[in-house]
Amino acid sequence: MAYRETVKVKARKAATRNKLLTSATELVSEAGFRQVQMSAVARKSGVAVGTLYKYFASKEKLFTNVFQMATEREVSHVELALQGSQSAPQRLRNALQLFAERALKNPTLAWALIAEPVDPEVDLERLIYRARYAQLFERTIEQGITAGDLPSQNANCSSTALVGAIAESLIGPLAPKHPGDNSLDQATVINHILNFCLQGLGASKT
Amino acid sequence: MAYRETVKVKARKAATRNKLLTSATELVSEAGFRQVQMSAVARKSGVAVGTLYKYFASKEKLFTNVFQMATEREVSHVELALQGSQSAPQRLRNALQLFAERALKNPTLAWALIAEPVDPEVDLERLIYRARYAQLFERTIEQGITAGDLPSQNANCSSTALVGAIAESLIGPLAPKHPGDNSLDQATVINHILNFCLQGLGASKT
DNA sequence: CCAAGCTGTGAACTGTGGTTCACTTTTTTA
DNA sequence: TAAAAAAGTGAACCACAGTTCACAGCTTGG
Repeated sequence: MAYRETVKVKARKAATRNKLLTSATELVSEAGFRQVQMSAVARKSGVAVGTLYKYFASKEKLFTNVFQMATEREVSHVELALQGSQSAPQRLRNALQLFAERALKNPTLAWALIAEPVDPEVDLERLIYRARYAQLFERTIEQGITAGDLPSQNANCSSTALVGAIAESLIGPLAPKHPGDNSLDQATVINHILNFCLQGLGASKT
Repeated sequence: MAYRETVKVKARKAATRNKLLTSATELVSEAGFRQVQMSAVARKSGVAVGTLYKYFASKEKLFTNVFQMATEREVSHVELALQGSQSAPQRLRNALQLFAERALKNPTLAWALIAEPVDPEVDLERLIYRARYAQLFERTIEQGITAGDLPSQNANCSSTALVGAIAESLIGPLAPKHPGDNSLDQATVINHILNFCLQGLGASKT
């Protein structure tokens, strides 16, 4: 026996792996999954292409990981915003606002996570991601119904519609592409969308 | 002078061109723009690839035309539904219902037109398509405001949110992929979405 | 029927970008 | 320090799909 992975090497490998994931995420944030080449990820990370393939067996595998990481961050933020002691409609408003603000701060990433078409393996991750969002909103809507703050409704349908309305408004083709494109500022647009969504749920004015 | 295009040839060429567009549209309806190969379009139309290129200079040009055709059909249907003597909210409900039903009848095409990422040239067409939809809904919303059937609001934001809520619910990743997937039937889902949208606009129950 | 000029053909070409692999360098242990 | 084994390298490979082009087959007007 002449070689066995040592702690130092293990740490370095973990750092490299991390660097690769970070670089990839940054590139995705700039241009979306489709535009990012394996060679670019390697270059940006300061390693050779072959090395990248020592860490991730394929582009799909790499991007599945990127997707999971980015997803985890977004969902946990929203999850946090949905907790608290306020009324369900108020918490929903907070969470949706956070969702919207984060999407606007990083529109390409938001688009990549929500709407960009990706390979089947990555797409499976998206389904999980969506389902988690839907569940979070759904549960809160149901709490609102139970508390009498929202009228009875199919919470699943409603939560999907919520996400759709926001996503389309913020990152769809009609969304202002560059700040200043549109005469309305971001805060106003977000506010309008939130009103639409809350009213759509049947919440009385908050 | 020994050759000049005659009426008969002109008609045949028009028929071929039409066949190519129809085949392409059918293929797009099955799998979306990205999956469709030029060779498949040619094969389905019963001509050689070279012939296809005599009619359309590039894939982008062909698909721009396909997009325009499909688009035209959809928009004109919605436009029709928005006309009439009923109240604005009622007309919106009719139009949105039509939109939803058509999307469900041909979900892949709907996805291709609304959400699938395409080449820049085709994407420009989508922007035009979106703008037309937005304008149609917008105008009706404004009529509703004027008539006092809808509260004052930014009609542009609202119309975008409308389309987003419906699109997401019907063709997004969380939408029931295959009939029977979900416990709710189509009509129920559509009805729920429409209620959400109309309420979102602030319409009193119709 | 013939020449001119068009339309139709599909095998071959090409650019792109993911993936591989023979090789070099580094790390570890005896 | 040497052998063993892993990590790192990047030029070459390959598959795929859009595009081209030299040629065959029709149409037309004389």
